[in-house]
Amino acid sequence: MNRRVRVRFAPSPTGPLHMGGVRTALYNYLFAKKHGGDFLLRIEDTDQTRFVEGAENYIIESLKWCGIMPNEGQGIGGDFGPYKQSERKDANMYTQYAMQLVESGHAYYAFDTAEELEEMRELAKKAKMPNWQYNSITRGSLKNSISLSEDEVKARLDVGDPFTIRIKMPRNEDVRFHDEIRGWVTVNTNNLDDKVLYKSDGMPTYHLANIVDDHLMEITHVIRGEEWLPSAPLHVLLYRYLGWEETMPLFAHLPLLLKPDGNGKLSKRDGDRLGFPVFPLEWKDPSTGEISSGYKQKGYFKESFINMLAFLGWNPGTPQEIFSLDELVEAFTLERVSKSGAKFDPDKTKWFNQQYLRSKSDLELGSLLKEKIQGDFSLEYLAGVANLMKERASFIDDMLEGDYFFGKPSEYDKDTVNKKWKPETPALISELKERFANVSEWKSEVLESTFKTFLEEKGLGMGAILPNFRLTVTGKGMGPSMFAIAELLGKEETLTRMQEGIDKI
RNA sequence: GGCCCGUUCGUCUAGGGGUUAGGACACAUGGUUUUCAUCCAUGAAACAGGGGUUCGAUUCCCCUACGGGCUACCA
Repeated sequence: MNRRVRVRFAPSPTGPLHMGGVRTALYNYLFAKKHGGDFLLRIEDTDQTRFVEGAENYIIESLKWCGIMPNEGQGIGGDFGPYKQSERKDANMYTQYAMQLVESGHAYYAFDTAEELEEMRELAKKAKMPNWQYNSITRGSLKNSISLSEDEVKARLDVGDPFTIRIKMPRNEDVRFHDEIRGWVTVNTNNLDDKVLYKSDGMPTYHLANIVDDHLMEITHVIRGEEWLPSAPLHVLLYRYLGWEETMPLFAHLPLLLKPDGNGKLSKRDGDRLGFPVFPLEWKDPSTGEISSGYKQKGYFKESFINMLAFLGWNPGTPQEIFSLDELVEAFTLERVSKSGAKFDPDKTKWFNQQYLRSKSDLELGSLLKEKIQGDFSLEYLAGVANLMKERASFIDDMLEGDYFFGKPSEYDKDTVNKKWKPETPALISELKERFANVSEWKSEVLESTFKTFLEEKGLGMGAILPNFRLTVTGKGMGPSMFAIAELLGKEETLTRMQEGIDKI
């Protein structure tokens, strides 16, 4: 009974991986690592009509970027393959179980076409019965191996009539199972319908494939989104009918990720509308060419993305909020996952990024900066820029606000010019420039004391001249310490800019 | 409509039969700063409603409301 923990992330390749999906993968990863188990990736592509080119690769690349790669599965390998359901179907891994269910009387052949059923639903709806289901009440009047004679069923099968296999849902039976997050959940089978297990195209549906695969892959815990909660009783029944109840995995249904404003599931639309990514990586839709932004490309660190995601629906119960992946592994438990949906908060996400940015060394930030700019600057210099800019940045790009570190100002901030640049200013800046020219050691502290002495002699306040000094050197009305900027820029560059400022403003 | 799940500051959440209901983000105010940012301090801000049970309920139970999910030969 002490089985090795094995969990899986089982997305279907119908498009880019949504951040909600990443969180599901993350919780699976954390749980597996915490218990020294396996985390596998299985691709659920039983719906061939929804296949999207590149989606599978996108999923793998996303998990890779996040640093939560499975240790087994599609694109990785392992002893339980194949890890893609279409390939498992080709390897004939599902049919026998569908047959087993038919033979044991827990499933049956159904010959009704999708169109016929659609019509049936339409009719029912018009008759004010919006809840038409293929179930114990209706199955008797439909075309299936329960209502039809044995001979007719055989004849239909012999001539190759298309058919599906449906579960024969029992009447009035309570199905009870324990959810690791929600506790006991009970559903009466009268509310469940005869779900299709095997489609007429020869593919199993999710419901069958999922159970067969989880069983064969020796999955111990199914950690998935809340949207699966209603079909969990069906899955429990399937385990029972297949004779696998002994090793049935434990279930944990995660709360949904909700949109920041209003209600409902977080969707791609919300990201577009409110200006934040919903996907880990940028995605280009192969059919429309439309590009959706990704956290990576938007300048988020994977650490902050993961940290933020971990806290949407889980918390450690301590005041600590900044967690490395390893710390998350250590702290994570399903018991501390909350039951209710979590609204995504773009502001908090930004805050997380700021925290991580500030925790990085100047050198590291400098090299990240190097990728963003043109021109040949030494790493040391860029580290210096980072040192001055990091306090005011949430993203690497924010540090580019200090464009004056990479070239002379091309224009001078109009508001500051209007407010601070007085007729007597050029003369004062000129004088200040002379003082600076005579400074023995070009250091921030020396420049500052030189500056203050100058002010005292002139009987001026900081506000009268410092903003103008900043203006000439950076072209801006605000920024980090001017003396530190001047030190980094160097004596010659600073003095040149002061003169140019006097000439141009 | 039916079924299932949920509901603590605007948001993420802690807590739990007796608490000044705690923290974080965001917000506001003050301090530091030439400025902006940072930082520090302070503030405003919540137990959906109604019934029980109880000496006492935000906490336990029931109902209602609200929200969400599911209700396909999609996952």
